[in-house]
Amino acid sequence: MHDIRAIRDNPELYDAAWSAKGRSGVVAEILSVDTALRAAKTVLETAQSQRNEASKLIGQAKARKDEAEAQRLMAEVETLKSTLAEQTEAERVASAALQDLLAALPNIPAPDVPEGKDEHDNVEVRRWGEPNHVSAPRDHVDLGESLGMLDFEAAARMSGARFTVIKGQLARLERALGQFMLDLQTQQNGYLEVSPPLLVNDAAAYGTDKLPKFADDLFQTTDGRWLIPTAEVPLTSLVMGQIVAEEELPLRMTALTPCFRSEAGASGRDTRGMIRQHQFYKVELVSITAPDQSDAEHERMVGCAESVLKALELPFRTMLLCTGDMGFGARRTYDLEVWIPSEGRYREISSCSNCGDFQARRMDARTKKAGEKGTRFVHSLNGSGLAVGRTLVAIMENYQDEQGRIAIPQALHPYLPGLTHIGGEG
RNA sequence: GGAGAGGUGGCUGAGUGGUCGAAAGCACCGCACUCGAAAUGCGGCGUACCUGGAAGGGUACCGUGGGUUCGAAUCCCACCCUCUCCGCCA
Repeated sequence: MHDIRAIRDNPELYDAAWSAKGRSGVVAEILSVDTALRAAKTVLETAQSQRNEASKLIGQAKARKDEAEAQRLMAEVETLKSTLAEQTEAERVASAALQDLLAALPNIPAPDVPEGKDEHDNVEVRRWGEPNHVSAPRDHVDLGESLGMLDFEAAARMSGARFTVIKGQLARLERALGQFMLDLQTQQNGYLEVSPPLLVNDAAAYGTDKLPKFADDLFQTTDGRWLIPTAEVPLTSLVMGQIVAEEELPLRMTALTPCFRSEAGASGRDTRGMIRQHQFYKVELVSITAPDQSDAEHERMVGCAESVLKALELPFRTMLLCTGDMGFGARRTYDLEVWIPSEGRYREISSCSNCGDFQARRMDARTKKAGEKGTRFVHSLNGSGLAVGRTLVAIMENYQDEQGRIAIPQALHPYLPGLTHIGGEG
């Protein structure tokens, strides 16, 4: 959600950003609706004021049994009725129009975000680890099916495309990965573990900018709730409608949850394997900060996500997304991309975004400094730390050997006692 | 799922049609008293928006959304949530 005052004050800035996203002219439209809204409001409030005044006098007249005066005043109010009705309607229409316009417009990129059209214009910030160029690497589907531990056909029979059945040691590895990531984020990086609802209402989905624009990307229950596409939704919604004392900030929260995505716009993309699924586990990181702290928190969060890949010794690079590749709610986004040997390229495994006050405005999440008057909207950040399914893919492919076995990364050994390889004798 | 009770300001809690944005207490802030503090006394103390250069003026908000009325925290309807009892259930 956008601050209408900021748009009034800096129309050129917003116009430039939205024109780049193909919405030129929308600022003029907003401003004109805003003008109409305020005009209606002024007239309406004047009429309401007159009505209130008369009503007060009616009460007084009745109290002293002056029925004639009361009747005269009631007739007077009667003449206001049409104005009241008209302006109420005008106000409602303009307000809804403004709301609809603002709710459907993406966040404004931070000034330091590189201009660009798509992922080709993203900027590599740093790189960690060396891709080990295994000769003729097998992909995770091949490996998993050979091991008898990935079964896409069984999944398709019971659920359809974009689902996976994981079995045996591989299922255990997936479970261990989730535990490992959660422990890392809570014990080393200071995040509070949360076990949130996986079904949320409209308000939570709207507040985290999944609605109204992206309803098609979500699964909805028959009673009108939404399956979470990421734990960002319930974690960030923890502050929905709240005023948090500034001394309590930043809030750092993490959760390991399933994520459900319809992948409506992705038909044909990544159809093989478990890179793009309707359901996957993810450890999510969410920070709620004071307005002036979010940039520093963003850098910290990226580091927390990177720490998982470093611990697992998976080669990756950190990308700063360009304006054209950023999501709806973000001011700035870093993607972490892990090396996938079978594809010979890096693929997204984490996305860390600073949303500024964009989500906070939508969900009315504010902060107050002790002793100071007034409140400010908090800033919200979210990032993956990491996507478990894709991490499983990365481990399978990066840790494979010539026999089709998969070595267990050192960091996971405490979570998998007695297991050094998958597909070995163990 | 059935029966009942209830949702009021940061908290507790009064308020069943008019002068109620809302008593009182607690908490908090300022001042006085004090060497300082406690206690006490006095004053202040919600949010959002519109309008105005400002001072100020105004509107809305008592779970949410409708309705009745000149006027709604108060009456009516629907929904949401909480609590108690019963049933069911991992």
